[in-house]
Amino acid sequence: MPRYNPAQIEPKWQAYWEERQTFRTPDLPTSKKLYVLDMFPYPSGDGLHVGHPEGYTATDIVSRYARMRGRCVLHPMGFDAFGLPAEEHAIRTNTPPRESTEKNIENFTRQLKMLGFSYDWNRVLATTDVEYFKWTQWIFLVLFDTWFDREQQKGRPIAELPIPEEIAAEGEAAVRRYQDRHRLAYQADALVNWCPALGTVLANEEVIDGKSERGGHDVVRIPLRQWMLRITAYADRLEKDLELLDWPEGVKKLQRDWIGRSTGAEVDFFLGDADAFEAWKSRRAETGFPEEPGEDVLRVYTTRPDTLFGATYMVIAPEHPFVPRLTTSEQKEAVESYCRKAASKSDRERTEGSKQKTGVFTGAYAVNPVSGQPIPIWIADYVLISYGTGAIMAVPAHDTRDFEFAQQFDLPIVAVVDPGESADVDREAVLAGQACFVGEGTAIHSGPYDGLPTREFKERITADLSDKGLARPAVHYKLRDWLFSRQRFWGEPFPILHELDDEGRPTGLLRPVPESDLPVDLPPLEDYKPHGRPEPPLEKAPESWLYVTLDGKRYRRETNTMPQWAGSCWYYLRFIDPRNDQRFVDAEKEKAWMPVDLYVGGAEHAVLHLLYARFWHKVLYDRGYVSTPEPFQKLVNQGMILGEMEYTTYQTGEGVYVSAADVEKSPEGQWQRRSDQVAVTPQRIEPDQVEKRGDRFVLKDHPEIEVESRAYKMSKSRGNVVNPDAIVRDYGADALRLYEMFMGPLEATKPWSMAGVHGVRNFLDRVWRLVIDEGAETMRLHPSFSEEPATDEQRRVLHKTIEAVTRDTEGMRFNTAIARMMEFVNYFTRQERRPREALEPFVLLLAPYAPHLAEELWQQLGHDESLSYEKWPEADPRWTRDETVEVPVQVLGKVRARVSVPADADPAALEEAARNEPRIARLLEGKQVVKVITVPGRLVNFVVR
RNA sequence: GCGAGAGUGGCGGAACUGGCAGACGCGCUGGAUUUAGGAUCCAGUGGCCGGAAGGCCGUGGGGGUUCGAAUCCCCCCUCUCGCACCA
Repeated sequence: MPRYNPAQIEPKWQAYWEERQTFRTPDLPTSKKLYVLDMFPYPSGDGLHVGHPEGYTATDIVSRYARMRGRCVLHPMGFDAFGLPAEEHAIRTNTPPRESTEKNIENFTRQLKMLGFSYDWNRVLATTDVEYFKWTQWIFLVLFDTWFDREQQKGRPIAELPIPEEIAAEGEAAVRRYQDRHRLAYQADALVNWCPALGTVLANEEVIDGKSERGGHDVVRIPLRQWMLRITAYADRLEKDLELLDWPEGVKKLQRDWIGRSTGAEVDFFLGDADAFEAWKSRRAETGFPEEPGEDVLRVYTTRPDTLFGATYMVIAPEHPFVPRLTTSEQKEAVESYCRKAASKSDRERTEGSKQKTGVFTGAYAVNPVSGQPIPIWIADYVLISYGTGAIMAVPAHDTRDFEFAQQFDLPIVAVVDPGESADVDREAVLAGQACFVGEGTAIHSGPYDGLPTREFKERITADLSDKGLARPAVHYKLRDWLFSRQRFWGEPFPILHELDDEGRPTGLLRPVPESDLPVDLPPLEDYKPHGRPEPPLEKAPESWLYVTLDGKRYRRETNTMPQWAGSCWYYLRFIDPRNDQRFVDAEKEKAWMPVDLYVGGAEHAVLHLLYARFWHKVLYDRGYVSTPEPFQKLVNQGMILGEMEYTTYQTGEGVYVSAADVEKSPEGQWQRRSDQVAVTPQRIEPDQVEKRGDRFVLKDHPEIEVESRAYKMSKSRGNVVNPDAIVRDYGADALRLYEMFMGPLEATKPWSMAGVHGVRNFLDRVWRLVIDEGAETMRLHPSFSEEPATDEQRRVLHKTIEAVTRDTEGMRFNTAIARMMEFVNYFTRQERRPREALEPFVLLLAPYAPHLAEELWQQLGHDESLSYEKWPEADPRWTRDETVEVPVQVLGKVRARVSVPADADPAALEEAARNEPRIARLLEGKQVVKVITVPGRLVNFVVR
């Protein structure tokens, strides 16, 4: 009984591909290249999730299709294997994280191979491979060796950094410190997010609402010496070059917003007596606007220099260095208490009561440079130390935040922009200082600038104040420098040495580990437990690792490690030349394969991973190590796969049903009845207890009770996780692949459905029976199989299928491509004669989607080579066009009949045929035909009166 | 609050450039076959009225443009995902 048995044929073909190295890619492309890349997975202990094979199947189809079209395809896979879970496991079990990591990689590899992806497994790599992170460290040293030349907008070797004379005069140590301050990789005392529970510092991006993204633990802010990467230097190019990319607009916009470029002006406000103001001004007129603000001014950044005349007070961040100096003795206590509170508050708490602004007066005043008026300086946490200059001029009439603050503390509000008459602005209230207007308008109360429109005003005043040395045009970014060190064990060690003096104390001077000494491997540790202090676990490393002597000098190794992002910043380059021990990638191979033509992965990496990788790539580009300005030409985000659809009812403690529409979440996160806040419990019910009434679902037994119906994200806690191993066991890998592609568009979020898996498995069974005689004792072709030529009708079906499947595969519309193949099978299953001429091309069309089944059928059809490099079938236009078409005939836009006409019938013939159709003739009788619309091959429409 | 995306049968989803709404799959109904099957094959399946022929309604809601709108424009509603005082 030769039934379709994926459990048998799938391992068979996987072994075949592996033994014959079917998907081994040459070092250099032998025909037009195509680089198809998946976002490589983190090998967690849970194994593959059904979300992984979604993107992986899509790229596999593209790769297999491209090979059959004669392209030379690079399609690799690897593992992003550094990271917290492995380290936490190490701490729990006191085993080296490498052990569990390697076990997980093995499991992932098994699962990936079981799905039949056509990766070149010779190129597999893990970011934790010592031979891999050797080059991650090497790239770090490139960053360390690079400074950013603003004039050329380009990263250059640190040796080319011009040294100011006064620095050079101070000697070599001063020069080295000066260079260190300009490197793309530099150290800084940063206010960091220290997470005591995880025992590490987290990047801003890893802190969500004041809690750690992983685990949801509390995070506090403490200052600590950190490695930073100067990604802000590249902000402009990272933004501009998005234009070059074939990426979803949404992702580009996310990146643009993240970079957050804004233009405006930096303005200095004089700190001192109003009498000294004029003297200061004339000094400034001579010296111009200084690079660094002195102690006698408060420098602010504003995007609305046109509202300077309306600046009635100033605000500085609680962390601003001027706080102690500006605070008067009367205000000292209040200020100190306020700043203490602000420091202890997480970002979450700061933003929580965002309606309620808090702040405290310093007691000091600054002089408004345009009006000469003294205005008070306040401290408030709505001003962030990390953006702009950490200080603002407050214009309450034209900035919502300033307006709220001014109302809270009764500060003057002076309107300086007349919004004009408009339906949605209360002009009177704005002019009276009772409402806030943030739009553009016409200047008022602005001295010589009165009457200017906002835009012109901005330019004029910026230029005027620049001439007087009071301001300068400025560009700022929301993007911050990248906090690049972690206080963890399981990451790449920094290849950096700290120089020690004779007493063994650090001198503050740095030295990169010589390239010949790379890699710096991780030392073995006695235990992996965090010691609860913010210092890294590598502090516990053996002295033999920790201390190094080079050229007679003693050094201590850097003990921070790199964040997980590091390894994924350049893996796409290493895949091109994974075993090279001389270079991170061979230049010729890099040039031949880059850029990545198609990159598919989850939308969760839309900003960080992609931005970081682009940044590294640009540095490598500037330094001449790679040939393209951007790494990933085309990007596609696969949508999330949700769990199976769930129906939920809510009941009170007494068992009374509550309609889903009447249920809300309490502030504490509990479900409750909206009307009286009585607690209710959600309960999942079976679909057969539910029916549809109108546009909602209700309980069959209680139709007045509305049921909630939706699909949830898969999670262990909800228990709706689908395991790919189980699907492959029960339905086969081809069924899993096909189902994930058939669910809907690749980019869409879609719910899982076991019934749907069953459906595609059914299709694969039908494909099998189309070719194979299932009823026979031994394996043989179906009795309907024929060597005779196909009929004209069969050819039309075949060639239309080829045309549609080709078009849809090209456009990555895999769901509709599969639908077309199903139609083919439905048609040919009904055929008494199934000619080879039709079956063979069909098997080739199916091959990228269900490669195991296709290979098996191909073999049964008498071929002894894999079909992986067979020529993709071509649609013959003679058979894709019908000779006659059925065209709908409308009267007043409603379809009333259909007529069969030659496909190339001209409008007159079409109209003629339509008028002759008996039903239409009857409808037109006695009516006046005002107009006839004919679209050849599509329709006829009579407009009658 | 701001931004992006999406609302089409019982369900997942199709529909080229404005031109037959519901391809394909699931489910359901009926039939054939079978010792039996949750297997296979065939047919039907948006709603309402009707015996039928046929008619009317129908792509979240309301308006508009057009001979013709799921598709274009305006207003509103709902859901999902981002962002969260960035001066």
